[in-house]
Amino acid sequence: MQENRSRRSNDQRSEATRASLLKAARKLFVEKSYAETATPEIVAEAGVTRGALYHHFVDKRALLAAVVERESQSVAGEIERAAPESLSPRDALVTGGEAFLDAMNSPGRTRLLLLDGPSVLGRSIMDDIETRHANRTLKDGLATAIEAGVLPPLPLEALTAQLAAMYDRAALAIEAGGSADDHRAVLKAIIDGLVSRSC
Amino acid sequence: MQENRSRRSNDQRSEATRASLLKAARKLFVEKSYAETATPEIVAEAGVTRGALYHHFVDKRALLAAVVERESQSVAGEIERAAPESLSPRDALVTGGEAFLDAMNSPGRTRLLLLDGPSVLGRSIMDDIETRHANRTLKDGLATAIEAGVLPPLPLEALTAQLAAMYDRAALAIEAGGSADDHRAVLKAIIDGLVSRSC
DNA sequence: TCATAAAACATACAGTCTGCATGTATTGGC
DNA sequence: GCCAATACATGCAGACTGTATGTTTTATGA
Repeated sequence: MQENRSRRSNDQRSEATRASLLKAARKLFVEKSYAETATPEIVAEAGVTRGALYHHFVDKRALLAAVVERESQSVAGEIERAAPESLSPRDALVTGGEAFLDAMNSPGRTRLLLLDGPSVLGRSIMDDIETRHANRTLKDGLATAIEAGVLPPLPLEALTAQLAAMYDRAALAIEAGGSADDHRAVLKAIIDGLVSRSC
Repeated sequence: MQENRSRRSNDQRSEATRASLLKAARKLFVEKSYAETATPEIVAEAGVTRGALYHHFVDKRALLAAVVERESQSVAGEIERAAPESLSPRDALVTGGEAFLDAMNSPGRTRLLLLDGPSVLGRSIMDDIETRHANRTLKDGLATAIEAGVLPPLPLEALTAQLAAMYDRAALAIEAGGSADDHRAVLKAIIDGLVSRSC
């Protein structure tokens, strides 16, 4: 029965400890923030030693980057699943936005993606990560909407960044106890305001 | 000539070292971020010892909070100076927004107010600080605009938070090399979209 | 299949940092 | 001018990060 551990390929070993480290790190980063989580805690939770951590990740920040990357990927997946290509451009935007707020409701995501990520990794790295995942779906949706004439021809990068920022803040505010209805109403009003301007 | 230092009241002493610590901390927090700035560096820059620091501030975070508070106050002051009461509600909003972007262009403010502040102090404390200063001017402007019928009657808290988030992200993006014109255009389009909806 | 190389880890250590406890000097009040 | 209080300085304990070095497990080729 110990065969599983006593005889594995290097790839299997690596993958198992990497996964264990990511899981433990995510849990603690979410519970106590990145800064207040020490590497000895992480490896204890993961059941390995600090040697393994620094073998797989160049430093603690790289571990956070890996956690954030995976989280952003999960969020993007949930959004794409909720807002398929078949929808109209406008409905895809609205539905995608709802899906984003739902996804960010999952505990810890706001801290990872909106607080510690930007502060520790910097906006530049966060932009890279988000462009690979969650923000890509928004940007594509906006581009489609502009081409379809549903939105006025605004600069795509800036429009994506600012709408994303609104959704980010809404997610933070809702988690902090703000009214989800209020925030959704404002988001809807702003999108409708843009849409009506294109007529 | 040494009279200035050899014979001062306690209030003067305290105020001088507090100011010196705040100035040094701001400089280093901006240059290297909060996390990478050590208290020995700060006190060396300020010309005092760590004893003085921990006499005036309960811990390193409290020092950051004081720096952030002062910075937010400065930003609010610049905005209010640029967008006086005499303007029409809509012009006050637009002008105030421009003034905000200009103010945030001052080096380090994005890092202090938009990155390290939220991450280290938390959204809750940051909201308290911003409500006392910069965000108050925006909220007042929005309330006035809604009362005047220039904006539709949206929930004030949520509207303020989300518009502030947009301006925040615009400031970050511009500092990161993004096109200021693009971001201003998007901001203007979104505000105009809201205004036109109220007709 | 055996020896050697190369991963994948484990352990030990050096340097640094934070917060506190204790000590000293300067100022305020009577 | 003396005592208290405030302002600051110094020294110390505990903890943490990253690295260097040691050990074990897997891969490889003859």
